[in-house]
This record gives sequence, C-alpha cells and structure tokens, in this order.
Amino acid sequence: MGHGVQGRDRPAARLDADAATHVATTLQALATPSRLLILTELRNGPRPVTELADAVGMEQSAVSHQLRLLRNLGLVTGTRTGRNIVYNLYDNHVAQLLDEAIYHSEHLRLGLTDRPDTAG
Amino acid sequence: MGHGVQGRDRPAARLDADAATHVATTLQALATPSRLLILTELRNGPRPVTELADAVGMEQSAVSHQLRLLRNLGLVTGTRTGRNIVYNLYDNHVAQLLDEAIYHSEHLRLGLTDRPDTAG
DNA sequence: GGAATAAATGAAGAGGTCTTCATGCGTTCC
DNA sequence: GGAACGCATGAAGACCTCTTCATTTATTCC
Repeated sequence: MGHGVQGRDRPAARLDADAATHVATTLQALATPSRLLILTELRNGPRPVTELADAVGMEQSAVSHQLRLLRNLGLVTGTRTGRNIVYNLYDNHVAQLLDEAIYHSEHLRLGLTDRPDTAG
Repeated sequence: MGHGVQGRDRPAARLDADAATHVATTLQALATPSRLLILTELRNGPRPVTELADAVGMEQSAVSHQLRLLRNLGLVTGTRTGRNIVYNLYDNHVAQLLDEAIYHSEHLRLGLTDRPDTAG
C-alpha cells in the first residue's frame, strides 16, 4: 500500500482552510533562525534558559520571548528546577518534524533533484 | 544504529547559524495558509495558475505572487503550455516535507503526546 | 530579611509579509 | 492585426514579527 517511488509512507496531504491555518501556525514556529537554533539545541536534551541563550548567542530576554511562543503552541515545555526553568521539546512529533524539516531543506539546498513526475 | 524509541530514522538535527537561516527560509515558504493550500493542491498534480486560484479561493494575482516566491526558493517549477503556465512541485523532497509537516502538525493539534524523555 | 541569580514580561520600534489594485506582456484564435 | 485569455509585476497599505530596553517576579543563599 505504499507509494513506492514517492519515498516515505506518509499519506498524501489533504487540507481544508482551517487545517491549513493551523499547520501554517505550527510551521511558522519553526520558520525563524532563532527558534530553529533553540529547538535544535533542545533536541540535544533539556536546557535552562540561560544555557539556551548562551548556546544560540541570543539575549536572555529574546530567548524567553521565543520560548513563550513555542510554549503557547505546545512545542516545548518548561518546568522549574530550583532557580532554573528547564525547557524541553514537547514530544517526538516536534523532534521528528524538526529533523525532517532540516533534512528536506538541506537536500533542497543542495539541489539534489529527485523529481516525482515531470508531467511533461 | 537506530534511535529506537525516537521514531523514524532521520539523523538528529545539527545546525549552524547559516544553515538555520536557510532552513528557516524554506520553512517560511510553507508557513502560510495560502501557500500550504497551493502546495497541497499541486501535491495532487500539475496545475495552471487560474485553476490553482480557483481551487484555493484566491485571486489570480495573489497566487502569482506566492508562486513567484515558491519558484524563487526552488519549491515549484512553472512551464508554459500554450496560454497556460503549468506549475508543479519541484521534487519529492518538497512533497515529503509537505506531507511530514502536515502529519506532525495535525498530531500536535490533537495533543497526541508521545513524549521522548520527560527529564524530571 | 537582603543580595544575587534566573526568567518573564510589557512597551516600543525597525523591518518584513501578504493582499489588492492597476497595468503590462505573451499567446491563441479568428 | 485585433480581441480575448492567462499570467506576471510593481506599488501601496494594513498587519504582524522579532529584537532590545527597562522592569518585575520568583527563588536561593547567607
């Protein structure tokens, strides 16, 4: 029941306007260099804010603002541990979405064509 | 050599600032309802502009603007066929990125937790 | 309690995005 | 050649986003 040459075995996408809005919002959470850096840092494990800020080279305030956005969208969680608030990716869907996004983006960058159906 | 519980077998993401900018740009191309609708329509096959506009309920001009952006980023191609210019997804990476993005976003929406490592 | 550390927050401003409107360019058909 | 069709394009405006600065809240240690 696979698509064979199409590659992986995800169902083909079907979107109504509402779903599109939601997906767009989620993707927009990944669509900024600062947040991508934050998320990939979290991909390596839980991190307190200051450590995140240090790792990605941003000010603490800026990181907090972005973390709030990611929290509100349910992509990360923050739990207090002493003075620190340790952030973490919410679940595997976030981690995988991140990995796939980077994987495919980098392949698009390289111009590795893998055309589906030239229809010409 | 798999990650086992981590799910699929993509390598864990590693990004420097430059790569992050590129990935962010690519993701931003997907991070809008209008473009998601356009791309998912193209997921079903090649389409001329007017047909796209009709399918997604946008004005022709707006669709053309978005198609230019997608073209410039290498996500779609457009080839003239008579009076029409038929657009198509560039390759399988685009199709898969789209599918995965929708798949994971919708699962995040449903709140299907699949937590990796709660870390305390 | 008071100082120090960690993080969140609000306001404000620079810059970007998306749509609409008006128009221009290329193609087909008669 | 001229009209109609299909698409691209530029300008303009409303709106959103991201960062910085200043301040506030929560926690620990003495």
